[in-house]
Amino acid sequence: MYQTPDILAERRAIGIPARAHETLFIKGEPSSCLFEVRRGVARAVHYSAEGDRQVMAFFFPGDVLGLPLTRRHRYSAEAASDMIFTRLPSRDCQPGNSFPATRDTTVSRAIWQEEKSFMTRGLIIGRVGYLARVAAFVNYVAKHLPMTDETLEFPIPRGDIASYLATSPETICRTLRQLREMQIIAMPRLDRLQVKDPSRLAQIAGGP
Amino acid sequence: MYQTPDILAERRAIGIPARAHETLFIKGEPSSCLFEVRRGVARAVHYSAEGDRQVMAFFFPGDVLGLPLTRRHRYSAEAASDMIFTRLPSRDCQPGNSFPATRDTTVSRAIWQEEKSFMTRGLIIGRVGYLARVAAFVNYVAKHLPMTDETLEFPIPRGDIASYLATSPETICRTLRQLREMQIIAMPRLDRLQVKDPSRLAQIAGGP
DNA sequence: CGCGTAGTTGATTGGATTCAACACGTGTGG
DNA sequence: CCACACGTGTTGAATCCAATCAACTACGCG
Repeated sequence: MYQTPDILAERRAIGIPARAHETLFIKGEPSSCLFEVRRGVARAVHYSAEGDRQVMAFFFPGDVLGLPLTRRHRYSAEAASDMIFTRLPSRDCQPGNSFPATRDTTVSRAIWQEEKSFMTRGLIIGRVGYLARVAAFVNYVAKHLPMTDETLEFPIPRGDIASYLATSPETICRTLRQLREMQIIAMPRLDRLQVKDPSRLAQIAGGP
Repeated sequence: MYQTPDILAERRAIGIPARAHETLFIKGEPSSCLFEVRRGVARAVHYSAEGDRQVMAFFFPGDVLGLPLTRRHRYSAEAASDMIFTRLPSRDCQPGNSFPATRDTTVSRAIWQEEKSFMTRGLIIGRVGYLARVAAFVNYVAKHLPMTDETLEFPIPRGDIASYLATSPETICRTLRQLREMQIIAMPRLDRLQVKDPSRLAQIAGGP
């Protein structure tokens, strides 16, 4: 539907809503604008020829995705939960960012953030044992999720976690239960998370 | 030892040799120059607090690593095999590369290449079953390794492959043998690789 | 020739996958 | 308001696959 520029500007300010499962952009599309997550969680996904799906990364409030390093998007992005995001025209990348200015400018930090999101997945599934993987995952997302009343908003479906960690939803469920029984985390609701014992969590997670 | 500028210039032209295991740069160091692989294979590694090591990515001839998106290196890099590389001062990034010129310039392609190397690991270990993972790995490296006499140079130690694929060296060995027995690959020597049946290899690898 | 490292192979054990059934919440229609 | 279906999440039980430990081989180097 048609939107006047004024409404677009307002939406950019207040944010555009998206329902879970909604597509933000598709791999191969010309990348005309960036996306910044305001609320909720977005996911980068990869579809194989056989239709298998892999969740490659999650993006949290404050993260930027869809950076135009190439003319076309290099992965597809969808809303993992209900979310609010903003679009930024690509040219907003430009102001005052000549390259080796690439050091610590906003844009280079956004690029680095995006790259780090993908690196992190490798580091997390690189661990042995699913307790360690899930612990590392919880430890990771806990640092990026918004908190309300001592509790983290944790709107990521189990299936997405499973795909991200290269396991089955059953294993995710069991392992989360295990962490609950160990009193390391608590989940007052399906989409709420409390880290009770950060140091033990980090210890089980092992790595960095 | 001290090097005159002339020798440095020459080395940049002809390439600097490094033995397997040699460190190229260390995570946290100020990143003063980039590295371009000429021959051999480099690896990005991550060391955890407990001393566990993970190979996060491989870099092949033509790849550039150590891009200065931040002031300091974001991972450590080592020679996975004997190799030849060149150093490029960071300011070589500069010429004519203002940012959204980031689209398809040499530098942005290098950044994208580096990011892709890390994404690829996630996609490969995201598969289920070690036959699929190893097949995907072989399929991946085969596209990047130099060929001599119909045969690919494959100088990557088994331990590195194991760490990259989040498995044990034993499993790598067994799975490679399996691929050999299926007539999909051949390995005339430990460090040589022939892909006999690319289509079946891709089929077993599953995804893209 | 002995030593050390990297690679290979075998046998056992443990842990993850799989399949099936069940629980729960939501939305729809009677 | 209840009945029902559907999607998502959870639990249980059997199977199978990969990790582990150990022994053995191959190779390079002093």
